[in-house]
Amino acid sequence: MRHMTNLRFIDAVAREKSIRKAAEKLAITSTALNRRILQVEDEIGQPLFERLSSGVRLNTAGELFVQHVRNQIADLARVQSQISDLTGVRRGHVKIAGGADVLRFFLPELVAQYRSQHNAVTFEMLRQYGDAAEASLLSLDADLAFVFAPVRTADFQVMATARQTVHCLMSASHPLATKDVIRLRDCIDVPAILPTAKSGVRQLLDVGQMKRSITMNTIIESDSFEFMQNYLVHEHAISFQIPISLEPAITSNGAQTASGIVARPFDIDDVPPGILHIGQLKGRVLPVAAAKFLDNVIHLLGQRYPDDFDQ
Amino acid sequence: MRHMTNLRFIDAVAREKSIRKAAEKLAITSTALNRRILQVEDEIGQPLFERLSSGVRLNTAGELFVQHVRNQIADLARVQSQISDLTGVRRGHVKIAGGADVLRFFLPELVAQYRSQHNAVTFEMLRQYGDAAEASLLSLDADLAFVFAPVRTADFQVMATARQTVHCLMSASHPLATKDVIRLRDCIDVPAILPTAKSGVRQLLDVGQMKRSITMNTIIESDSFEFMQNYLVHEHAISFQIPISLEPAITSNGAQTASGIVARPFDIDDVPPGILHIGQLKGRVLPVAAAKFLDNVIHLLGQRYPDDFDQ
DNA sequence: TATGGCGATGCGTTTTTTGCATCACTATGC
DNA sequence: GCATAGTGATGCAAAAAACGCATCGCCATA
Repeated sequence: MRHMTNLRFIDAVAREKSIRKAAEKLAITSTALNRRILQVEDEIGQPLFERLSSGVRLNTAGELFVQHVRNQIADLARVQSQISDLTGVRRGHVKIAGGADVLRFFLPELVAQYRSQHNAVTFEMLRQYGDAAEASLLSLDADLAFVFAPVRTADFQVMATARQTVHCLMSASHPLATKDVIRLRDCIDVPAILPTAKSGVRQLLDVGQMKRSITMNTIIESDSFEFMQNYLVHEHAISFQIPISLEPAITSNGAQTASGIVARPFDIDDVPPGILHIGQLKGRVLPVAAAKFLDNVIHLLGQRYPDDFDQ
Repeated sequence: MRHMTNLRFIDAVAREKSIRKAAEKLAITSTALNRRILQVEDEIGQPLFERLSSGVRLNTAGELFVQHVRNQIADLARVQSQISDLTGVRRGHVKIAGGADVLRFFLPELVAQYRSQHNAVTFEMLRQYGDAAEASLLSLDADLAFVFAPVRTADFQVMATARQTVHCLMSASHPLATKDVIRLRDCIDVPAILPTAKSGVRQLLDVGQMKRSITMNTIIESDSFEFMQNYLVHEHAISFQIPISLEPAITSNGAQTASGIVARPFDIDDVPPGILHIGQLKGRVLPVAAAKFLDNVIHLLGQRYPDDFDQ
């Protein structure tokens, strides 16, 4: 949209904190970009950027203005989406922020299913944990966020939640695999592979360890579920995940993956279940595509975790 | 603001329902305007206007888009207002819709007081009753509205209310002037001058007449308070107003205007008091100037009608 | 059937935007 | 301490976009 050019340019400069860098990304010369910025500042009546020797930085007025610009951009997208929806063609672009857990199996399945019905809709998946995901909602870089413990409740509108019991992963031949429910004390001295501190699962494990005064024998920390799960094939260690990040069938008792990995739930008195929150920016009207996608998310969660689901 | 030109143009065409007429108002040629519209429609990917032989009309997509445009324009005004506010200069433009009652003494006083402190703020006063005033909020032609009975409660956010007892106006020499409180039956056969059907006072009077099965002797209907009040000098008739539309001192017992008009309250069992609602569009963040003005409105109402005021 | 009002369009002119070269300034490093 | 590499600002000519005029085709109304 032509009339948005100046606004998009300002947004870009604010992100890059440099006119020349932004100009490069926008594929124009820095002088053209510079002059557009000067023009807008002239229209506003005062500067939006501080000029530093290393680039530019938003001043207070700029902060206000850029937030407005991002709202405009997002709202235009929403309107375009609604207009496209009138013609029956569901177009649009959905931006989702979530941890590696939901990005693993849950969202791929869901997005594929959605796109099979509406192939004119495109997606953008951001791998971000809690804080960062919420910040993306605020800066309108994301339409929906999957987070475990929302912090900015004033801006975060919870649209659905799903309770996720932490599971213990191990080789089917591991001694613990005989148990139906794992107690935290069973894990003492067992080599453990823990997710990074930012992840939701790790925070739940830490709560449990604190509560029971147990320290697990951490041999590896990683932010790759792939690594953690595949490592179990080689050493009799344990790893931890929540159902949503596991291959759909694995949680049922007796089931195991092709490489012989099984999952057993923790006793919820030891490790509290995590509440996965699906939310959007409070008060925002989502583009049609994002809203419909959210409907699908809620539907699938309700179907897959009927007991642990809340809307 | 340069980047808004296309949007303002579309808004203008939507209002005028004619490209040529809008072009004239905007002081450009119809061909330039026409081409800008075509360009925007091209960018959107589908027409926003239906072409009629008598001009143009918004289609569904256009309705959506124009609402978005108006939001943009209003939000830009808000941001500019906030930015100006950073420098200490309170600039801005406040648009108010209300009936003739509030426009008479109350708002002139309030606006003058506000402007004496912030003379860079300009005002726009729209004389509109109930429905129309609410519609102006919705189309963002007004920031604040004064209405008696809000209809669209989903969009109308009440910021304050003031209870207004209907008063009876008459010459000081009128027989009814001896009473402290007027009953509706006192008014039978007395020549009465009523406000137009749209006004809040009239609706309250109609409720009272219905309840008591009394029909007043209506000799004149008018939408001019000036006319109604000044007529009383010449004939021993009665007219009706609420305190907010009366010269501030007149409601106290014994007081009268320079031309010898007095006001006496109706018995509230006969004619119910009207609740004046001051409101804004629900969910909207008002420009700084409008928000501050609203504070003043609330303050003055609370001071002048301490018992009948609610926030 | 004539007329007047409407939006659309081709074309030459005017205005705006762009890119290049360059300036002035400031950190950083040798 | 001076060279260097990075930043945003600016004068000027070329390119692009917007504009106004004249005109077309369409439709409702007289």
